[in-house]
Amino acid sequence: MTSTDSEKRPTRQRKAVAAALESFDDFRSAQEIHEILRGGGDTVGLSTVYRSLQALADAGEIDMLRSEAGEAVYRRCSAAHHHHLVCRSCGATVEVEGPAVEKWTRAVASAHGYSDVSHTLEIFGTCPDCS
Amino acid sequence: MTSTDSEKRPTRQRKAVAAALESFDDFRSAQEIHEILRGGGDTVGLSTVYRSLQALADAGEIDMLRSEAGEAVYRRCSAAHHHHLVCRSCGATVEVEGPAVEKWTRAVASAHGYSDVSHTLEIFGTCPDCS
DNA sequence: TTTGTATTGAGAATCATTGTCATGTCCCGA
DNA sequence: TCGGGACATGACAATGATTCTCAATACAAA
Repeated sequence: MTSTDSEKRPTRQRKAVAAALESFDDFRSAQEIHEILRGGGDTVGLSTVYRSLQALADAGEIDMLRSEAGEAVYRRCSAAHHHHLVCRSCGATVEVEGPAVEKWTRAVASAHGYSDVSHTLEIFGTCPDCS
Repeated sequence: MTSTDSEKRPTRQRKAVAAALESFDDFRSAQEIHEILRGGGDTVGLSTVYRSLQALADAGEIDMLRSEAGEAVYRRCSAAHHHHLVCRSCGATVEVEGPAVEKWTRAVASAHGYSDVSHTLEIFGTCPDCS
């Protein structure tokens, strides 16, 4: 087993997608990222954008979550565990940490006998600029 | 102001949807609920199922969340605000409350100037029966 | 260079969800 | 009791994100 075989060929298209992810701070949909690429002169097929984003998300190199409208949105992220405070109007995102929450989820889970615990937590609101 | 005008007519279809929600314990999609109704002999249009579920969710009478596949799934639940501890193996669900978490999310949001705040929090683990 | 394999991308296909609108149903006042 | 009008329904079309298809292409290694 080659184990760490999660590496993919760094094609022009994949590099372009990775680069595009560096150009914004908030969560963007695959279609928006596709637009960014087109606007930047890169020609990358929409299918390829979707595939690249999925690969990156699977590799844990970017964060993927679902907007309240249910569409998948992506963002490059710090490696450490954190959550997001997202503006539901403009998408402005703040990474937040909550040690107390982490502790709480573990406590609740084990109180019910659940093991191997993980959790998802997103906060949505209207940011100062949008209100 | 029409005051507490959030009441809707209790039509046959809406009652049928509400009844169907009593027949299972886990999260089901609108389409699955539509199937349950058909199987039970009730004739309710898919559009109406969607509308009824949305109305119930808006009224806080049922819970709606998105499966990992991104589709909306529904479940009857207690009226109070709560979150879910879900077994990632068998789907067994426990409703949990965390006043401290509620307070924390509000505090974090307002510390960053965000208003009109909501949040999603799900805890996944392996339940005692599955471990 | 050659060959085998992974990758790409344009468009079709899928699938959940929402919109449309003609028809049906119910409430309420006369 | 009757009638008007607002609300509700449902068959179907439309939307929109995502995935699939598959022929053409680019790459790595020999």
